[in-house]
Formats: sequence, structure tokens, C-alpha cells
Amino acid sequence: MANIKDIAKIAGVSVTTVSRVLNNHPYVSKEKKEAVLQAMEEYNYQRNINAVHLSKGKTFLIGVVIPFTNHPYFGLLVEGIAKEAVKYNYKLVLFQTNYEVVREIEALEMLQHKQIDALIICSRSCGWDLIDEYLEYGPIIFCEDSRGRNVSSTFIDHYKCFYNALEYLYDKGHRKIGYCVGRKSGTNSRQREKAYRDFLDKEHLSFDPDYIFYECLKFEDGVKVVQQLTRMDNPPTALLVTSDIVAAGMITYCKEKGILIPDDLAIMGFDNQPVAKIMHITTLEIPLVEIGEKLFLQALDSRSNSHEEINVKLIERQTV
Amino acid sequence: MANIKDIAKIAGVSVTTVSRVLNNHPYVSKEKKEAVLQAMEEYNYQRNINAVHLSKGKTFLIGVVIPFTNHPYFGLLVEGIAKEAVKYNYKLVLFQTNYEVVREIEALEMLQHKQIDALIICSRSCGWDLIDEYLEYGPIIFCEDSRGRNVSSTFIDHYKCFYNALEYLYDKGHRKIGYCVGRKSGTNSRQREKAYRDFLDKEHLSFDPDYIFYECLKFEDGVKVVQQLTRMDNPPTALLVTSDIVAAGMITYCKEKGILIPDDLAIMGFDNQPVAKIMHITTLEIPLVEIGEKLFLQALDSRSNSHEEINVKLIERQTV
DNA sequence: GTAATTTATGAAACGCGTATCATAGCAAGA
DNA sequence: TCTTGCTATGATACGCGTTTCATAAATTAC
Repeated sequence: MANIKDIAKIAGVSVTTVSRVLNNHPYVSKEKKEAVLQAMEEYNYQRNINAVHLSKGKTFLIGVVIPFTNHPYFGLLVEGIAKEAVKYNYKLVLFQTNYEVVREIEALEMLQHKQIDALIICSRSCGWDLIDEYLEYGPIIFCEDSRGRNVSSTFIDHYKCFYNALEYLYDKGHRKIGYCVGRKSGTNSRQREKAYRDFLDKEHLSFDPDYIFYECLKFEDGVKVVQQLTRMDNPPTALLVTSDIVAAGMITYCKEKGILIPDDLAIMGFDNQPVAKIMHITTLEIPLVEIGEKLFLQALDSRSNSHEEINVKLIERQTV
Repeated sequence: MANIKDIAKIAGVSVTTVSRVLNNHPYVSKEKKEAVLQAMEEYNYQRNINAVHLSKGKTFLIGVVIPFTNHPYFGLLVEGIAKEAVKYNYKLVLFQTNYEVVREIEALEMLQHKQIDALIICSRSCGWDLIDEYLEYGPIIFCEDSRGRNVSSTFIDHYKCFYNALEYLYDKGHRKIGYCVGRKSGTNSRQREKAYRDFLDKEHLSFDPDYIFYECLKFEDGVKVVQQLTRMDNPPTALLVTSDIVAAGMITYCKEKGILIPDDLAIMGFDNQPVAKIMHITTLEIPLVEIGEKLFLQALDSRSNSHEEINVKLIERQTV
């Protein structure tokens, strides 16, 4: 396979001139440019991108850390990142971590080794101490409130969101309110728990650990939650469900079991996924695609750190 | 940032020796190895992976082309690929194409430019003529029957599957059978249509184009299909639905509308996703994770082409 | 005891495109 | 006419790790 040197020789020019042609540098005469292009054509020249990367010190790859690819929340987030990446001619390397720290480290190491130019962490298991070790190697962007840290982030204020949603349910008359989240630990979950406890305190409601449901990620997890509810002596009358698809599972199963929504159980979903519209789920619209886009742009801007808070919108439908 | 030359100088050895230490080559004395390691430690040496890539001519990246990331079918497929990739220390570059040919070309070009070592195409829009242009640059692996072509593949015989499934429904007494697929064109859809038509011919049943539903990918698409059914004068009594999640949508909506399953409408799903179990969907189990694993291994083996057919298993539950 | 291996080490070439610097011709402005 | 400044081109260094080849010393083999 021909390289730039071969092309230069064949076209009777220097490698510099060939490089100029490759990069559309203006200072190349028409004749030489022609000759170079023809030589490239003739020998089916392919620029070795690894040499470019070595020379330029960047790869036009951006790493994206997500726990699951087949989850609508992360699906939309990635969609947003990808949308913007295309514009800037960047490609994405997806790291599906299943919340395993070793996988997160793999991603961080790729940043360290300059195999990716930046890393977007949409959700993580590892601690900040680990992150800090890798900050020197390139930009790391977060989809969680990381104000006060030396990184960029685009985030939802989950504390505020949750608090407002709880107040909304309270105003609708609910006093036994529970919630479902994806996992127990994690920044977002902690913020939500804090909001939940603060809210309970304010309204002088008692805290019941059984009102919190973890590991709610998929349609079938919603079914499981309802199954648990039916076994409870004093089940909640309303639930905040942090994924519409889980809410959809709950509603489906409730219908099967004759549990009336919202009368027996009020459900507020999150994300405003398409399924929410179809199933008339009252939900908090989170502009995930937009968040993804912003995350990407922050990843590109390696010099300055910024923090963007994104607002959510309540979509009132028929499940509360 | 220190490079291999600096480390060599500091440790008082040649770059070759440093390289040997980096690659665990046996012929390095204990003392020199120590010295090198210490120098690396002290200067926080990071091997420039792009230089390695340039030198080795490979990147340990494998491209994966999928139309959608947030779809359970492709989610599981990618899971299988990723599972195997980890073992071999490869990373994946995911190309979400939305079935746009330009995106597929992007992936092919990354192969051409040696930015990825191989490309796995799980589903495509482009034609074989385009693929053929890129075959010379590296292995391209397919998740569709591509026997007779100069590539590797792991696939389901969708013709056989569909035909068998149709016979199963026929044996259950159904004479008005329709089906739902993801998209109209595409290798799999064509195979299925052929099976459908051949089956109708064999059983002397007439072909009704309204019995075929396209663009069925998500939960909400299932809802739409049922809505269409209710508007039909002579709707099918049984449907093959090529995704459990779509079947789940159909069943959910049927329940809402009082359509009895399987009496009014029999539904056979595909994939045996978790949702199929929960909703008691009769389905064809497709071992997607296993297929993903095999695809990856084929991608690694660049010299020989192979074709593996994967068998499916009927899981009888309550929707047929 | 000499030949054949094995161990240990380094110089230099290689993979390949980009960036800097130097050079030279030519045109516009003073 | 002389100075700038732009156009055009190439030599060379650079980014950096791997690999080949050569050499020397230390073992093992016969």
C-alpha cells in the first residue's frame, strides 16, 4: 500500500506538498495538486490515520461511559452526544460498564493513553478520588452536578426536581408517597433520597424504607414493584418512578391486577419517553438529547470548565 | 510528558530495552528492568498508544454498526460482542446508523483508514456493492446470512424460522395470519416475506398486503398496530411479531381495549426478551448474546471466512 | 575444549503524516 | 528602486514505540 512518500515521488513533488493537498492547504499550484491527486487515485492511496493521530496528538474519538446501552434513558443521551459528534467529525467509543468500576477504569485508561480525546461519563460507580487521578490526561465531562469540581458538567438538579414532584403529589392529596430509582448508590439517587427525606421532614411524614424501590430500570422491573406493593400491608398511594418504561411496566401490570390508576396508585414517570405519551403517563420531561449535545460540546472545549443546569418540565397526563 | 527516549536516558539503557520492559520481553536483566520501571514510575511515563498503533498497524478497536442502540435486540447483540471483546482486550466503536447509508459509510471509512481493525455490521441499509469496495481494507462481519460471499457471518435462518412459526400458527387453527417487522427492506425482512408468501402458496391462502406491518420496533409501535387492526374489516387472527417489546405493546393495548389474547388475537413474539417471560408471551428464543460473541470471534479471525447458523427455540407460553 | 545455543543489549530503520523553517519568485506599495 | 508581503515548494525534524539486525557475553552441549 502506497504511503505519502511514494505518492510524492510519483507525483514529482515533496511529501510536504502531498500533505498540503491532503489538508487543502491553499499554497499548492494547480498543476502539482492535479499530479498529486492523480497519483493518489492511481495507487489507491489511503492516508494512515494512526500516523495522523500520532502526529497531531489527537484521535477525534470521544469516549462515552454508560452503564447500559439498551436503556431508553442512556439511549437518548447517547443520541444527543452522537448528533453533535457528527457535526464536528468526531466518533464515539461507547463503554458499557454495567456499573462495574473496572470498566470505568478501562475508559479512564483510554483517556490516559490518548486513545480518546475526552471522556463523557453519563453515570458512574467509581469515586471522585479515582476520577481525580485521570483529570490531568484530558477533559472528563459529567452528567451530574459536579459544581465545585475541576470538571465540566451538564446536569439536572435532581434534588429540586424530586422535591417539586413530591410537593405535586402532596398537593394532589397523597400522604403515602414512595419512589423507584435505578440503583441505591449514585449521585442522583443520593440527591433524591435527600430531597425525599427533607420533604418528609417538612410535611411531618414518617419515613418508611419499604417505600423506596431500587433496581428499577426496565419494563419488567415495574411489574416486580407492583407485585411487591400487593404484598404490603400499607402500600404507598403514589410513586415517583424515575423511568417511564418502568412506569409503563407498573401500569400494565396494575391493569392486569385491577389496580386503578391513579385512584389506587398514582404514578409519576420520568423522561417523557414515547411510551409515556402512548400510555398517558404523567411525567417529568427531561431533555436528554439536548443534554447529550451539551455534554459533547463541553468535551470539545478542553480549556475551560463549565456547568450547565438543565430544567425539566412537568407533563400532566392521566396517571396522577 | 516523558517519552520512551527520556525513560531510556534516565534509566541508562537503550529505548529497545525500555520497549522490552513495556512488552514483557524476557531478555532483560533484573537490574535494568528495575531501573526502567523506577524511571517510569518517577516520571509518570505514559506510553503513547497512537505510536503503538502506528507501529503495529492495528488499533485494538472493532467497529459495530447498529441501527439503534436503544433497542433490546441490538442491545443484547452488542452485549454479546462486548463480552467477548473484553476477553481479548479489544474496545468497541459503536456506529448508530438509524439505517442511514452515510453513517454506514463512515464506519466503512474508519475501517479503510485503519482506525478500526474490523467491522461488525449487525444490520445495514447499504448494498453489497458498497460493502465490496471496502472488503480489501479489513474483515467485515455480518449478522445475516451471507453465505456465498467473501465475508464471515453468524446468522439466523429467518426463512426457516418464519416458515416454522407460520406452520405452528396454522396448526393452532389460524388461517388469517399476519406479521410485523422492523422495516420493509433489509435481508431479514425479504427472507421473511418470501417464507410468508411460500407458506401462503403451500396452504392455498390468499395474500393480503394489509396483513403485513412495518416499522415495528418499539413498545408504542405495537400499540399502533393494534389500533390499525381495530379499524380493519377482516383483521388477522394471529400475528408474528419480530420483537417481544412490540408484542408487549400490542398485548398491553389489547387488554385496554378488551381484545382477548390468544382468542381474538394470537401473538408470537421474537427474541425471548425478559418482558416476554413477564407477560407470558409465546416467543422464539434467539440467543442474541451468543450470536454477538460469535460475531466478535469472527472479526478477530481476519484470515478465514466462516458462516455460522444459529438455531432458535420456540418458547410456548400464553399468547398463542 | 570447541561448537552451538541462549541471554542480554543497543543502534538504527521503520511505520507515516504534520509542522517548522528556509528559500525563492513575484507582485504591490513607498 | 527598494521594501514588504504573499505565493509556492521542499528539506528536515518531530511525534514515539516496535522490530530487525548486529554484537557480545554467558551457558550448555558434545
